[in-house]
Amino acid sequence: MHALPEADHDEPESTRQRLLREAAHEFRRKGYAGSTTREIAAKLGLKKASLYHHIDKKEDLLYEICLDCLATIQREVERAMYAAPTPLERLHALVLTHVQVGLREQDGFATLLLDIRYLSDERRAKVMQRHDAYQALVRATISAAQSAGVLRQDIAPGNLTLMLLGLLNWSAFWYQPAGPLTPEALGALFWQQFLNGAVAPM
Amino acid sequence: MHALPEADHDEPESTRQRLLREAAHEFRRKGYAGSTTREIAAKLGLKKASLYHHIDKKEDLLYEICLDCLATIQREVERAMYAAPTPLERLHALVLTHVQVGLREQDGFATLLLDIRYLSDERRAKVMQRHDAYQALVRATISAAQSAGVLRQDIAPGNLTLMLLGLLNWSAFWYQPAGPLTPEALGALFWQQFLNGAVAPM
DNA sequence: GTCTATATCGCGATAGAC
DNA sequence: GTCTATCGCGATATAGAC
Repeated sequence: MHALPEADHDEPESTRQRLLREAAHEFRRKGYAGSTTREIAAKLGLKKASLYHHIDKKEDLLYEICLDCLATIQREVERAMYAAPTPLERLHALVLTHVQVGLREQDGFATLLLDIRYLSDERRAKVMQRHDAYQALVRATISAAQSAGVLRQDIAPGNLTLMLLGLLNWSAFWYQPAGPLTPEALGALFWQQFLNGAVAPM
Repeated sequence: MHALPEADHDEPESTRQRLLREAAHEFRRKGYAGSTTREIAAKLGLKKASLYHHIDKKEDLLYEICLDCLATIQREVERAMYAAPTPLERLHALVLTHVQVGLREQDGFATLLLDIRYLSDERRAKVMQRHDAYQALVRATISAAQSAGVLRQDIAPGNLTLMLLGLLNWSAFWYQPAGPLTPEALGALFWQQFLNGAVAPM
């Protein structure tokens, strides 16, 4: 289906990787259904027919973008959490890494969030399954922090999860790399807001 | 362009209103570009050609859904805020009303957030202008609460605005009316979280 | 691995009767 | 205000040479 990424040597990017990258860029700007294989091919300096040497169908691009993006976030978040010793620090690592990866892969991430509805039923279910698995990780991390007594327990962990993901994911829609905020600064802001809220300290 | 809504007598819904309602429903599920005039017409018990008695182009549907939705939210939020005497209560009214209207008009609201990119440049600019005007209202309300000393002042009002809107708007994507949470309960949850955060009380 | 040329199809939109 | 019939276009995808 899609090969494991080769170890990151400094090999030149494969045509397939460039294809996925340009497609994600195009999808975020114009939407999956509003993007044409012509334009994507043109971005690579190819004619549209040449794409079909690398993929079977246009939908393959969307499917692999979604799966790749989820896999990358999950992998990097898990790795960051692994190094954190306490439940609160694990959640902190999750928040910072989620924002950092989500904005580094902003095209793919926004495409995942916006265009999942254009996948076939079968593929959409597959992507949702991975998404739910990741969301379960977030929820378990929040739940552990509640059990440790560092997060309030009067809000169900599932609800805290949805609110946290809203806070974090929304940035994929409006964030502009040229703006004043780095992903790191934004992650710090989200963490501050999620934990302590907006009320004035007394 | 689009007539003012007639006063809400108990008149039967006009074909035009049904059309906008069904179109928004279809757009949320399948996306604007993934929805066909055929299917929308079929939902109304019409043939596709009959739609063109009510609109000029398919895009008109998207445009009016977006404008209607923004106008409704702005109108209802302003009305709710008008009755609130303090800056904090004004922000509270904004949050509760935004959530309530956003979920009552969930199809249109999700369409606005997801499918604005499919509008022509000119119309997208018009919708963005109205969106920015509403966002300015949110920001001014937050800023006033900061000046009154009830919200923390170490986070710029623009950043608090983006975080609040992420928290609120995300619900348009996952909220299910059949679920356990009413819009009112969800609004209360968001308010609690936005103000006080998730940290355990000491 | 990329090209030219083409097949095929479904879409939005129109014409004109009723 | 809705219908039947049809147009015309641009999209994905394929065939086969290079």
